[in-house]
Amino acid sequence: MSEPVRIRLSDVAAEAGVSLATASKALNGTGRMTDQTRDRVKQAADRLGFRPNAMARALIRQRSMTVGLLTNDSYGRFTMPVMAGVAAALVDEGISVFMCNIEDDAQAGRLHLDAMLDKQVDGIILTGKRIDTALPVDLEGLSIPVVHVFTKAPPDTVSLVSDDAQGAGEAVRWIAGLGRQRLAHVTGPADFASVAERARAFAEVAGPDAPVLHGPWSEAWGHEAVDRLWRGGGTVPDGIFCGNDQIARGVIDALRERGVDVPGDVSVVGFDNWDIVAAATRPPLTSVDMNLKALGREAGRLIRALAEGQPVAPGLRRMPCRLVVRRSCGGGET
Amino acid sequence: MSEPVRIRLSDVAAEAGVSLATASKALNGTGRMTDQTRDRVKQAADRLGFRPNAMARALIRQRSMTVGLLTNDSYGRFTMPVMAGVAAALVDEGISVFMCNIEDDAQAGRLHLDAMLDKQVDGIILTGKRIDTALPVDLEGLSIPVVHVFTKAPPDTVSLVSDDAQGAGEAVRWIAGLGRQRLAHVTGPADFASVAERARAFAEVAGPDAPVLHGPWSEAWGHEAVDRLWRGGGTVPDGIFCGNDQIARGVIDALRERGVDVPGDVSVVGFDNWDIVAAATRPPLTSVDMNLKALGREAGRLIRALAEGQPVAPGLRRMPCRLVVRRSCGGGET
DNA sequence: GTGAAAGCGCTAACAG
DNA sequence: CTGTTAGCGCTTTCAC
Repeated sequence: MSEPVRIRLSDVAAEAGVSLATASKALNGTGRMTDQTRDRVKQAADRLGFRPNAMARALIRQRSMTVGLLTNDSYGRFTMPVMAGVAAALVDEGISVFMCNIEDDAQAGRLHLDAMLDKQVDGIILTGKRIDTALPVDLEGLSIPVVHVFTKAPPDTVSLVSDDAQGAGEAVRWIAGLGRQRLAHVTGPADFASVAERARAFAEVAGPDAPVLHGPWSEAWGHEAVDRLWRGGGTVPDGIFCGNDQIARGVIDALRERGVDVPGDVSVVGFDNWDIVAAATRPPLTSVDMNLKALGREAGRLIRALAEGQPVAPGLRRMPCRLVVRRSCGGGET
Repeated sequence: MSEPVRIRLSDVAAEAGVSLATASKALNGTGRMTDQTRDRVKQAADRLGFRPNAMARALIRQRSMTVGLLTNDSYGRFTMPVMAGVAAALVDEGISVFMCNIEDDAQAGRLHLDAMLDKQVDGIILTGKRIDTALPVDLEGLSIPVVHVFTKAPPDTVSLVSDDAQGAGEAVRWIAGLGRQRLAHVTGPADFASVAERARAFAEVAGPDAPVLHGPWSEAWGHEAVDRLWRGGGTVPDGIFCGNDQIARGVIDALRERGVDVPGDVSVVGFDNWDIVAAATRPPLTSVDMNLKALGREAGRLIRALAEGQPVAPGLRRMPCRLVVRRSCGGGET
């Protein structure tokens, strides 16, 4: 119905009976003038429903109040929470985030990155799905700050990952604290950096002789690993720490099929706290949560600081994980 | 290393030995000039690595070449593919997409929407996770186009959903085509619009007396439904069409636990084709794919057409689903 | 064919 | 304390 006319600052100035410059200063809290004048302008702005044109402002300030988020995690398992955190950390400053999924396509990466750079983004956040491979984007000679989240980053760049070792440590100590003595670790492929980190933390608590089984990140592998562990017929584990929730689910299903009670006979803990999996296992899965949204918030904070020219120490930041206790390991609740 | 100086059009003009105006026209293919001049400018631009400042251009053209995507699907199950489609459809035009997840928080909605409007987005795409509830954002009096995807839309707006009836129909006809005679439908809560659509399509093929069981969207419900169907001891189904993949997984697990062979004794089909679930069921699940990326591409196409002032008929558009055949219903391959 | 000049909506000196 | 003026980087009439 209503004519969708965009109110300009000049309209506000006219309405308040002041000059453009005064109106600008009044609204931005800069300059000096009587409180009365300032209020009058503000009220005029409210009355008219004035919203400053961010584009024009950006042109002058040389800051667009936008950041770009590139990811190769087409699934969104990691990216959605991270980006929620980023957006939450930045919206209060009036910063919006461009997002796009470039899969692992270097050409798409170039294309989307260029589009964002043309839009004068104040910074770029790169998000991935594993910490030991990089996105196929060339950031050479970029004049804006970059923050890496959950992806491989060149040295001396600002980057953020979750603390695999700490998270794994908490999980394994929790199982051990339940009185479990014969621990095993069923995890993903050995060439994943996080797998190594988690395995190291496992060995530190469980001892160097505790079995560590590597395989794919799948439920099927969880099944097979249980078969292997139980096949020998010798001593079997009473606590299994899994490299991710899908493996954990496979492990739990396989144990149930063997008549082994979880958590009665064996405690099982997963990693990722992927609610869709963790809630569907029987019993519900105790798992390590990587606090991805917090990671995102921190990424947002950092990119803003960098964009504002504040000093930020380069290097890898490890953000703490937390254990979410459900019924699969006993001793817990929920 | 290299001074990160942004090349301006004036630099290009100087390099090519022409005026600002000519340089602009040369690069945009507008105006009239000798091909020689045009080439000279283009080469100068290339040489210098000129990238036009989208902000300045937008200020004049009154088009920012950006669109905003708001979602309440924090999980990203629907939104990630949709937004991949949107971005893919628009990147070639140099359009980037702002994205944010507002959960179901009206205040966050207002905040993020305002931030995007301030940035002069050329259009808004709203994405949800079910077609019968709306996002908590007020779009009254907006002067830019809006496209609704997978969410409830007011009448006479442009909106896009997947064709539940068609998808369900294909699935059920497929099962029937395999020779299955006693079909059952295990699905989600009756108050979901898509549940009703799918159930209607099911009844059309399977007959009005074929059982339809409603429950939560969970694996546990799939289990329970099988218990109910088999408890009577009378005639049991030989084909089960499930309302989503999680239910289907529960159904398949429950059948296996009862010693019922899938697909030997019973064919099972899911809905969503959520690869993470469909691939993990034993056997892998035949499921209806909603073509969400295509939905996103179409949304991108529509929002662009609208932004360019092209006529677009308002109303609901149903995009076709397709059946992805795996082993859970027999007769198929993979 | 090419260029000078006006201006998109706003901010920031600098005068008054 | 307030207003005039000069741009931000680009496009686009309109003269030459």
